[in-house]
Amino acid sequence: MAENIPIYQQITSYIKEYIETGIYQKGNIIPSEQEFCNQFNTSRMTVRKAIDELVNDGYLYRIQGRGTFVSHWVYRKSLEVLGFSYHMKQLGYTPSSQIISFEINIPQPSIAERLKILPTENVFYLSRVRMADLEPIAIENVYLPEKRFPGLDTYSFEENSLYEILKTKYNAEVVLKQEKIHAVMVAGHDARILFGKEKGVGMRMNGVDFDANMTPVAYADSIYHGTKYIFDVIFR
Amino acid sequence: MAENIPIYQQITSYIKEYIETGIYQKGNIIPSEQEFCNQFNTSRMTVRKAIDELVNDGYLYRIQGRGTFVSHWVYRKSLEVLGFSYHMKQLGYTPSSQIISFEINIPQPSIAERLKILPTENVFYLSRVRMADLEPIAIENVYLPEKRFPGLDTYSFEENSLYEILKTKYNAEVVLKQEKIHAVMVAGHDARILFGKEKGVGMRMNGVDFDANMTPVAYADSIYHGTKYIFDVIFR
DNA sequence: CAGTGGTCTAGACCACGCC
DNA sequence: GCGTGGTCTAGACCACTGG
Repeated sequence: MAENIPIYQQITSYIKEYIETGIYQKGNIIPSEQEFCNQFNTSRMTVRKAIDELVNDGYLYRIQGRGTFVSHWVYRKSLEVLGFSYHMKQLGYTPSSQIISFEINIPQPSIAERLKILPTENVFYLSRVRMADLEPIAIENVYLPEKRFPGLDTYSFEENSLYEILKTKYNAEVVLKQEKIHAVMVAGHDARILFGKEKGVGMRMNGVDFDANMTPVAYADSIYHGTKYIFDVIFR
Repeated sequence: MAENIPIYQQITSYIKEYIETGIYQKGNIIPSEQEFCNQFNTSRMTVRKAIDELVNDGYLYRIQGRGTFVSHWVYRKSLEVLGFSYHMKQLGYTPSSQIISFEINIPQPSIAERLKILPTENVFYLSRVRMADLEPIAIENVYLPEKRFPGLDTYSFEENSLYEILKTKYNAEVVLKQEKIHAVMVAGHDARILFGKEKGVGMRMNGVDFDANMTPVAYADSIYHGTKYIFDVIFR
């Protein structure tokens, strides 16, 4: 029995699994809060905390006086916070990268400011072509503070997920991204890589990644192929 | 005294106001949960519910053992759920619209499906040029089920916010949007409106708006000016 | 009416950060 | 050790939807 996982997390996992396996069907009602209290032998506030979380994440919705229901739309997390590699795998593609450059630099002042470091502190600069099933999908430029990630340059980012390494090796899990997105005309070198010709339409996405303490972890500036990559976003 | 507003909502409003007026500064600690208990003469669970909400919305973050802090970045709600008019006002522009067409149609099957109505049920089709300070920013095409919004065609959408009317007149508040976003080359009629020339780069955004019961309220398909409009999005 | 979710109480013990 | 947030209890009353 001995569980150190909080009860409310056990309940959210339980309900999530039942949704994902289709035991709780889209649009259908799920057991009442009281029933979960009995099943998990816990108090109602604990059950409510579990359900609150799933409502917030968009899995469930409540109607007062009637019950709690499974959301209708196909659930999709904001996959972008989990990085390109994870995202592509979810979509069924094989992600890969081709390193354009990986070096240690003095940052541009605007980038230092976004990373909340001094302009005299070094940053890693990692530039990669991101591919799905060997087709170029995006050009990604990432800047990371050297101080926070000593020895980062000893890893290979051809196959490894940057986010995975930050999380497992440096205990820096990205939980939030603030991004600016707009359409751009891509030309020159970037266009030849992404489109194989001199011009093409792309989407520029640039912003800062934060960890749970709201400390900036990385600044990324990427250009995505306009037609091969479609963002799927949920606004609340 | 007599307040029918829940205590936890009073507390969220209180804290929000203190953040917005700068009394609680970005990155600084706010009073402990116990202090709010005393101040509002309530229990800790109620205070936590209030703070939970603000943490979820990105206003605050907590560090166990230390305290609760105001988020560093400039707070910005997913303004897109509130519609173009509201969004532009927030940014300090004067929004306006020019109606291209407003009619009742049989929907395309794909649109009927997204709105979860029968293909034989009518939809309103509203097409507008959206402007900020009289500059064309986007072309927006919206489809709404006639059954849900009888008499919608009696309103003027030159100045009025569509979302405002849905909310106040039809009790249909949009709380969630699921959108697909990608960059496109705009040409022909649309390009002449947005760019004043034959070609330009734009961002296409199309998706469904849902109310609190997760019932589809509208389907929108819009094209935004690539350089005049920059999406500012927070992913969690 | 009974059953659901919405709000709230007045405590409790634990895990963590800091001094 | 002390104060913070993290989890949890065992009740309570209210507001709403349904039959």
